[in-house]
Amino acid sequence: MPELPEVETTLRGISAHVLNTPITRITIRNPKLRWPVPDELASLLQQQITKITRRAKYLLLSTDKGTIIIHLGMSGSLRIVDSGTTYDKHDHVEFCFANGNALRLKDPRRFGAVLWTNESIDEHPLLSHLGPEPLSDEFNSELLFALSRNKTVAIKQFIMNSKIVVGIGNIYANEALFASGINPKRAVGKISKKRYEQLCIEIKRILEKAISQGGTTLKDFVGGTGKPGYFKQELLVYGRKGLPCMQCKSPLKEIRQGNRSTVYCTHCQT
DNA sequence: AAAGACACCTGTCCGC
DNA sequence: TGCGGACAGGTGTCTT
Repeated sequence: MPELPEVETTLRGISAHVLNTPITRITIRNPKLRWPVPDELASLLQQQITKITRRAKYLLLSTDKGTIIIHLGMSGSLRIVDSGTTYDKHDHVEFCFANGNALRLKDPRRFGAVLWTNESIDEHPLLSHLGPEPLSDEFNSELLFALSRNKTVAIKQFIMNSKIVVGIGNIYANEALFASGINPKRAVGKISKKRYEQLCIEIKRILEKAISQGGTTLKDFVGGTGKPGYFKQELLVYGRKGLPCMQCKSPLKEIRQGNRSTVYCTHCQT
């Protein structure tokens, strides 16, 4: 589920419900996530979450005694429920708060993670080698152009590489390349500055649009039944293999790159 | 050094 | 309707 817009939407949806209220209980129902959920989380009892930020797709919940790092993996979601609400089969970790709210991580595939660190967050091994945020000014065509000279890697894998830029998952890589008219297989060293300018514009535009739409379903993060918003109706290539291109009507092609599906238009993307 | 394969896990969908 | 197999929004790590 979670691409960057959903992680950002999650951050916005949960913040008000868990900030500045003491953590009264931490329940680890299943510690077997991507990495074992550390027992040291217990040191956060009675601490308050003072701020929540996001770096790439990691959510960072700050307290005076360290930071909780949460990643949603492929199938994870965070939800606010009343403390005491019946658990779902896949609710693995729960933080209860003095205000009566509980923050629950549900993750059927368990590719997600809940970690804790005491140290400077930028020095954490998972975060220290990450490229810039896609919505920051630091992510721009000059950067992509400079990093791509004399390289042969395919553009799709390049923009999905978190050392180059973070937060661009499979859906938005496909969509941004279609919007930019760039063939996903094109070698990065053979892409002009001009085309990188367009690509950066489209990446930012699409991510921002998705975030703004996610924002319309914030209420769904509270309570038991809602699902995070999705934007299937906005997607022009992802999941549309064989269907007509929205621009030229020729059937979209699917290939695999780095074990991920790529859908594109052989006419419009060159 | 860089590219590719693989690992982690459950749920869902498709074809027979 | 049932069943096996492919595949899924991520990403760190191991192998070429």
